[in-house]
Amino acid sequence: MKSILPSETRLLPQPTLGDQAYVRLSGLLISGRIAPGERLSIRDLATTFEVSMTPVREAVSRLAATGALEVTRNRAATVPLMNVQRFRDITRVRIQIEGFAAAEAARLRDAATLAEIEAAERAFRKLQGARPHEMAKAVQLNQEFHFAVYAAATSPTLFEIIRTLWLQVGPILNLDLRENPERLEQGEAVGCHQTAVAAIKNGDTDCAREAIARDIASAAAFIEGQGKLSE
Amino acid sequence: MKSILPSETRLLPQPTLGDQAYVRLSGLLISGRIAPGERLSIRDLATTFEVSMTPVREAVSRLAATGALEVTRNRAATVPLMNVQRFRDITRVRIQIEGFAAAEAARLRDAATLAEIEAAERAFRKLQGARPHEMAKAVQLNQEFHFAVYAAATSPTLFEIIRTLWLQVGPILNLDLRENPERLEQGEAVGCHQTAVAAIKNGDTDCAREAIARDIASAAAFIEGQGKLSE
DNA sequence: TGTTGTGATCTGTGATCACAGATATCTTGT
DNA sequence: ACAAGATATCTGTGATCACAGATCACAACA
Repeated sequence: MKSILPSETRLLPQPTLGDQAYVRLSGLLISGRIAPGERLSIRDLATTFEVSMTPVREAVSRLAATGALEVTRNRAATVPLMNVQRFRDITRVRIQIEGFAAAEAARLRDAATLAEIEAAERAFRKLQGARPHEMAKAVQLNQEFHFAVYAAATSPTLFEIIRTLWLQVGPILNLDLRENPERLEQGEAVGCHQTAVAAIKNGDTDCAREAIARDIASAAAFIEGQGKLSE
Repeated sequence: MKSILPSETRLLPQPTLGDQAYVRLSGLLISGRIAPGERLSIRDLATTFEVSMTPVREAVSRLAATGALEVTRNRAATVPLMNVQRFRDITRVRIQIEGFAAAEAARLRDAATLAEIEAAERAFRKLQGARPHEMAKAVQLNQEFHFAVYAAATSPTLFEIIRTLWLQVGPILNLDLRENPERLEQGEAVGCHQTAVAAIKNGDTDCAREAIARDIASAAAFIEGQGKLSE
């Protein structure tokens, strides 16, 4: 299982409180536990995390630097609202970049990473038709499959860029997916994943890119159809 | 002229001291004024910028979050050393992403942005064969040309990703370019730029992508040839 | 009833202090 | 002369405080 957290937080012997706050906040964001538009008070987070404001401030500023949070002119940090325009922009870039990562994964794959990808795919497929209360698990497994593929591209730079993108769309993607478990039952995601795995195994770069692109595009289309985006 | 600074710093009525410190530090990094491996003391920067440690800490943590700085285990922040492996990784990703941005610029161009791009190209071309002491200006104009193109892709997401990449590769690129003004005289960069401008004007997406990719690749090859990368 | 003004409260920002660990410098031993 | 240990200095980290601006709640007026 691949973690989507930055390598530094994994490697540091003693993660600072700032790192820990960053990890916890990232988790809340990427799993859609904090809704877009919601205001986060540094003081409240500090009391929740049982640390002082300082580490939380560092975590917030790091997340704001990558666009995962927004600091309004002089009032609390907020989870950025996702309007249709911004959502389409990010989706367009995601298709290009994550598609490239999938193609690189197909080009550079080896036995070990391929095994990890296949395991992640199987785990996700098992949850097809899952009960609503298992959606959180499905969200996590979907994420793990995607990042297993992206890790196979063996490019720290690319991986970090994709992680940043997911941090931005996570709130929308997962919030909506949890409220609409029926999308998973249609098997669109599972089908794309299986196609991608086969393509990576065969070293078919174009097919791998297409499969991931279709997965992203169909999920995005579903989200847009829900009409929950602002403006 | 397009600024490569994040939009928030431009829009904020009263940029905070943290923002100002971020801008100043970014400038030092992207212009190659701070050499890779160099250690930055938060306290020293604070006295230099005539502020307290707090805003500098925020700036450093923001830059560290995007990989432009590195925080060692428990000692001063450093400009990340650029070894060959990392340099090639970033270059591979840059060719893909900045190439895509150039293609999008060719697809979506309009009269106003095209005029900006052409102006930036002319300004850079004028400095061909510049004297060594003008290299700083050449570095800046090259940067402005590239970001004029990337701005024409009209994708804030893409623009921010590219800005982050430049922040990482800037120290090496510009440090080396300033010490080797002869590369500019060969006209490789100018040629690529002119090809790119023509392609964008004609709406030839593939040609625009190729031109930018060649520009990046040839500059990277030159840097690697200098043998100044670590390890 | 609707609007406006005014004070209370909450916000992020920035400065300062205490602290522990790493590093550098000097001293002491052989 | 050189290595080893002790001390002094410098480092980032985190907590706390002061402050100004934004927001909210409520009351007074129209």
